[in-house]
Amino acid sequence: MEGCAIETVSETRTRVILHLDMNSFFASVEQAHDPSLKGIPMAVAGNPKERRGILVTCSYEARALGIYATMTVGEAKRLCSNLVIIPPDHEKYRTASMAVFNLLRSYTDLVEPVSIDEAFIDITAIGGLTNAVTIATEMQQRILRELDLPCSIGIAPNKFLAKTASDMKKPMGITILRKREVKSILWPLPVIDMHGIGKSTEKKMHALGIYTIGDLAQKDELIIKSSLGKNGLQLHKRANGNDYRLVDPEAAEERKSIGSSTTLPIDETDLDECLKTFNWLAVKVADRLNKTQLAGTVVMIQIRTADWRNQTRSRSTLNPVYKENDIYKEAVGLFNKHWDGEPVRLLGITVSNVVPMNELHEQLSIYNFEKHAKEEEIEGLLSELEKKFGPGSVKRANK
DNA sequence: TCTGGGGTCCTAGGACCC
DNA sequence: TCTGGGGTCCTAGGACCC
Repeated sequence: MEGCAIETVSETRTRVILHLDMNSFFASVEQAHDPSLKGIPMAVAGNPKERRGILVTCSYEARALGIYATMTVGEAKRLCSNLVIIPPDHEKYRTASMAVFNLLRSYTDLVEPVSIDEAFIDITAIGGLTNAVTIATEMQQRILRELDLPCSIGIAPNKFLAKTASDMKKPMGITILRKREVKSILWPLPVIDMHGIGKSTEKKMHALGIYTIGDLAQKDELIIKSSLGKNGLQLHKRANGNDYRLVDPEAAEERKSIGSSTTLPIDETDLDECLKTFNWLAVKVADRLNKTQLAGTVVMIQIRTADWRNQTRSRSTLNPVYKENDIYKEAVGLFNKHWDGEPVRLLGITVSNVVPMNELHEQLSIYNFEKHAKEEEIEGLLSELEKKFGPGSVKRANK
């Protein structure tokens, strides 16, 4: 969200923002690690036999043949029978990503990673507009030389325009987008080309008679607000080239949730198979919570049915959870309560509302200790009663 | 185009409290 | 008393992005 205080502060001065976007990142990292993959059609993709057969990304040589990300492996192979498929290795990509961000930080601290392969950099203080192209070119060349990875860079007075600019020339592009060019360059484009507008918003905009970015920019704000809410107003501002968000190096630091999901080999109706899946999903999530030293107070499951409907069910827990067993129990509890036996395509577990473990460890252990002691005490009383009145005489409430 | 897996943010209704 | 209004938390779903 764009806080008002932030907007007024940044409005007082024109900034120079870069947006750096790595080109077909996963594929490029694979090519950097194995030069024999260079210059050929190749793609990073899951295993088609496990129903995960879509391309995550592909090389420019593959794109030249009409192949693109999200295409199924089967279809891609039909277009190019000798397409080389590499399974994804996220650890490798994270390492490469960190190397890129570290290189950027050698220029300034004002580096904000947006995703694994994207960052904003505020270079106002280290060169401004006059040196922007020189700085961007040097960054791009160094990333290519030192890390063997291609990228595109956009240069603009704000984040939205920088992001738009970096998209305009790929691979290895450097594009400047000035505010005064918004009318001539952005306005003729269809609204769907705007970052933040997808199929659904496009449809709503068409209903309002908005087809181009220019239409959006010139539309009455009240009409936009009534149909598209807060989000619509923000898009309206950006269509006019206005965006006062600051580059915030800490923005991506705090993760809100950690989750894992998987598409099952077949549309599943067997409870045991679902439980088995939840078990290893819980193991995966617990493992990642442990690695990042996080714990969360909301456990959410996702059920995607065979007809592609998505359901989520969640529950807040008394204490932050991070152990495999606790996560599994919550997830299965939710599943048992809500699953009606419909064939299941995908299952997922997400733990959210996460906080660093060291921030809660003491109160957590004291809290748990007290809760545990209380439960022990109650259980003790109940089993005494049971002894007195015989087995089955005491009914315990479901938790 | 028969469609993976990781996320974030926003909205909206209901419960509950003051 | 049959009737207010504000605030916050919880849950579910949707839109979007990489």
